[in-house]
Amino acid sequence: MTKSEVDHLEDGYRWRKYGQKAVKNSPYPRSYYRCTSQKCQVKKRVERSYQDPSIVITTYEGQHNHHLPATLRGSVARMLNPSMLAQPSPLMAPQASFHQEFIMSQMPQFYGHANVFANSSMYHQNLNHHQQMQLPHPHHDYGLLQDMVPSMFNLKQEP
DNA sequence: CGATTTTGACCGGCGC
DNA sequence: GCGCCGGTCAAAATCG
Repeated sequence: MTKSEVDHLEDGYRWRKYGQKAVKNSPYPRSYYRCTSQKCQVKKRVERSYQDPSIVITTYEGQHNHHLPATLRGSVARMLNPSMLAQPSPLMAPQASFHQEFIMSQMPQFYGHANVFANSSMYHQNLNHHQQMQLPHPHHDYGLLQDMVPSMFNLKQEP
């Protein structure tokens, strides 16, 4: 879940939209995206929280099998701290390295808003096909994440 | 002019 | 079966 006023969050990958449906019980639509790499079939859906129009819920499905395109180097890659990639967090399942990639993809970056993570136990560990995640209790995990990436939220946009 | 978005049609699963 | 619901397709429109 990301607090943002803009619908289309830049996460470092390129996406092609392939559908949009109205969400029941919500005035906001849900959009379906696919990763634009032919090799990579990662999908994501983006919808807006129904009573908090300032919150965007992004759900990723699958794992990328290619590196981020160099296109957005100046914005996204710049704020990624290599040290957080090097040391696995206790929050993370040890073997699930791409979860960190997921975290990276959720960075608020130039939007400069707060970001909410949930702890990794909610992730289904079936790496075979589907990768689904939900946020059962967003409250507790916040501070842990801030400890893990202390400087993230102060990071500001480039000159 | 190719890549992407838009948008209604289409499809499979599920409950009745 | 039928209709709803969530997800995808694909043709047309639009973008760069």
